[in-house]
Amino acid sequence: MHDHAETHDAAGCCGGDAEGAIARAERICRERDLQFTRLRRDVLAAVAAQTRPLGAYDIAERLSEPGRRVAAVSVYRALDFLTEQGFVHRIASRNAFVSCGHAHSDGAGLVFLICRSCGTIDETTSPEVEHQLGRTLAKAGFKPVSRILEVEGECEACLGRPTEA
Amino acid sequence: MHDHAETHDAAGCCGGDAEGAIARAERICRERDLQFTRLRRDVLAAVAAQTRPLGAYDIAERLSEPGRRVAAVSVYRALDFLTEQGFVHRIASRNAFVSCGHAHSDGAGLVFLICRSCGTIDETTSPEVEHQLGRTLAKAGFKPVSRILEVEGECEACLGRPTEA
DNA sequence: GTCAGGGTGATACACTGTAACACTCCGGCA
DNA sequence: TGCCGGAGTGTTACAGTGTATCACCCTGAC
Repeated sequence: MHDHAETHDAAGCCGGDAEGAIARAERICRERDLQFTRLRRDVLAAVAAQTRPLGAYDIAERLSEPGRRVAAVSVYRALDFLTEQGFVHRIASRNAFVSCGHAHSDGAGLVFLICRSCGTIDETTSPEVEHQLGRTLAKAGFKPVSRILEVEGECEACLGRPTEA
Repeated sequence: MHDHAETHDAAGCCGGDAEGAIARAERICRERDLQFTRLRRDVLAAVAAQTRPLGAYDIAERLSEPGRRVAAVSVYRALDFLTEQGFVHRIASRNAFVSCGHAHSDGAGLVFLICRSCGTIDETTSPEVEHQLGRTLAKAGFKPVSRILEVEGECEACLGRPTEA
């Protein structure tokens, strides 16, 4: 769907490859001796099926069906777990979540690219940005623990076809 | 209160100098032929009196007094105006607002330093980070319109006195 | 005087997120 | 077998964040 390569590790990131993301999460949970329950799997699947971010209530609605009501609060708990493990990321500027296949140790160094035309969220990293940011923080005497870097604009695909919504 | 110089333009930024921030905003509004109404002034004053971010409902509460009830809706409208003009900034990770004395053209290039101990929000810029980020985005074929960069951690002052909350 | 536009007040509502408590399931242990 | 404790989930309630809508007021233009 959005294949400008080389900003990404490989396949399976940021939606579009739900199976891959789930398989990866399942494996990592086994390694870490954590429970990859049905709810957690379903929430991850819902998020991973999208390239645009989903709100918690969206997810709850998608998972609910006749005979199974999934409350938002349950979704939040699952999302807490999934973000802690690095399987999904929270987009602060949207109050929404996207999945991420390549589980970075701690979510450090990520840059989110949010297209305001198609809503797709892409994800990349930049050691150079990280390096300069580290220098800037050191100069300010600030010891970082976590950070968010979200850029809104036009993605490559949408720039190619200017008049499509 | 937090004076590690050189990350800032000068005085009057990020709270602590409400009068300066208000005077500056008033002047700029005159230049731009915009209305700097009482509500907008009061909202800016409330935000500028703090180094930690205020929520819209906090602000509404502070401005309300016997005989004058300020609704959150009104505060939001004032905040919209103030952020558009660059007098205050929204902290996405906190859903809250801080004031900024030096009105950058468009809020570009800012880095927010959020101390998780004392809650103070400091603000700096880094041309090097900006430059590297620009290169990263160009490589991804992404055309940026706006961005947020917020770092959470320990500020210099709190690092100096480790066991104070 | 009328009219239009910007700003504000007020009510209602949608969306986002958390607290608290009860229940189930499962593994360990006497 | 029965008990126990912890993790996960369901449920209700509620707090916090943000927007839609309409009415009203003021001001400046004609």
